[in-house]
Amino acid sequence: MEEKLKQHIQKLVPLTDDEFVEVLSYFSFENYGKKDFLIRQGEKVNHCYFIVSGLLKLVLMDQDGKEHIISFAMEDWWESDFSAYFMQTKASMALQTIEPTSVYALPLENYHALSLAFPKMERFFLMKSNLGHIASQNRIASFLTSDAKGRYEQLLKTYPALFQRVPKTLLASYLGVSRETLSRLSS
Amino acid sequence: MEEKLKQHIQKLVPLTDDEFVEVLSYFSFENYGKKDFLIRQGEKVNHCYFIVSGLLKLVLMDQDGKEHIISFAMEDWWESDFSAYFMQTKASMALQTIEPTSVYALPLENYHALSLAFPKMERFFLMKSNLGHIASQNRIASFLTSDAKGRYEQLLKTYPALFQRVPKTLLASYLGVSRETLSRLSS
DNA sequence: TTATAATTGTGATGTATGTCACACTTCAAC
DNA sequence: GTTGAAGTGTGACATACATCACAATTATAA
Repeated sequence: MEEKLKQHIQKLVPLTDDEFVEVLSYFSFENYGKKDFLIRQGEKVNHCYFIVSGLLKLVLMDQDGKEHIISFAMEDWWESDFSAYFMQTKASMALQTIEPTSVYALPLENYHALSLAFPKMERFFLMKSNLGHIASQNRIASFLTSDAKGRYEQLLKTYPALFQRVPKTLLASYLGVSRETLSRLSS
Repeated sequence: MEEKLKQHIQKLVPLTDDEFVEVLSYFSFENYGKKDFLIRQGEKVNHCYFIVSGLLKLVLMDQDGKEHIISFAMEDWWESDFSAYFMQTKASMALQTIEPTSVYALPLENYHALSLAFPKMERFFLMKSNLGHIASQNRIASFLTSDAKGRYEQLLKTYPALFQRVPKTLLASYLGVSRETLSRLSS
């Protein structure tokens, strides 16, 4: 499973085997079952996560107790409540598994230490952050330019596998439509 | 006007006067009038911009020729089509002034050179990127959790000045509602 | 100033989507 | 297997919002 992280990093910055062994030592490997919480709304956020396998949701609960999915997180993705992680505040969102999941967890202290020890890792994180920012802007664009049907079709095209892996209720919550409307869109 | 950029950077990373003078040499200062384009959809994106004064919009045009505002950009903000800038692809969005605007422009080569010469500037850009990512996620959250009225009120609370500075049509395009609906919300 | 364009408000009407209700199926635990 | 929970589809109805139309006001430029 180390290979996964290694190859993921090497896609963006070169890294010798020895370097990677040391980089890896900043992380801890963790396993989670189904419906486990990696982050709970309101609690402190100590880690960001690289997902080796599995599937998670980053969810925001509103005042009415309704869940809204900010993002799904799958293999090869980095996820956390980054605002709470970097600013050391309480989580405004929860990060919860949908399927059993394995991750490499990086505490904030180690994030900083790693960036100091390996400038190329800082560059790596910068590129990842940029890509995340861009992905979020695309999602904003989809809300502005498309109606429910359009967003549904985009999602279907981009992540067809999701429709097998997760209940429609969650897809609806991600798309920002009701379960019933989603059901009608797909029929 | 150099002071503006200096203080902005110093908020996140320490910088001596001498260092700043050298950092500044990577930028070029530019002035724009009203409705000028800094980036045109479909063209190459050579710079990202630090906005000293003025106001701009980052806009996406859809197939029907309708404009959608991904973001306003004001004093002390960094803006560009970051996807096109970093990946050296054609712009998918336009960046256009709403008011006369002064910026410091940073070509991509200089961005890389600056990051190499000043590791603290790379750290600065990383923090900025993180903050941008977080801001975008908040915007996504507002689409998921709020209706037009809720988003309108949030915007009014966060940027009351905007309601004086820009035509309602643009605010509507940012909020993702029609001009008419926005007009009804505010009365 | 005068003319022209840009901006704004508001009514009438259509449509997309939400909400509530209920039945049916699939899945998980014991 | 049996049982309860979770997931799904669909009708009836309510509502938020878009669209079209038009008038009135306010900027902008010649």
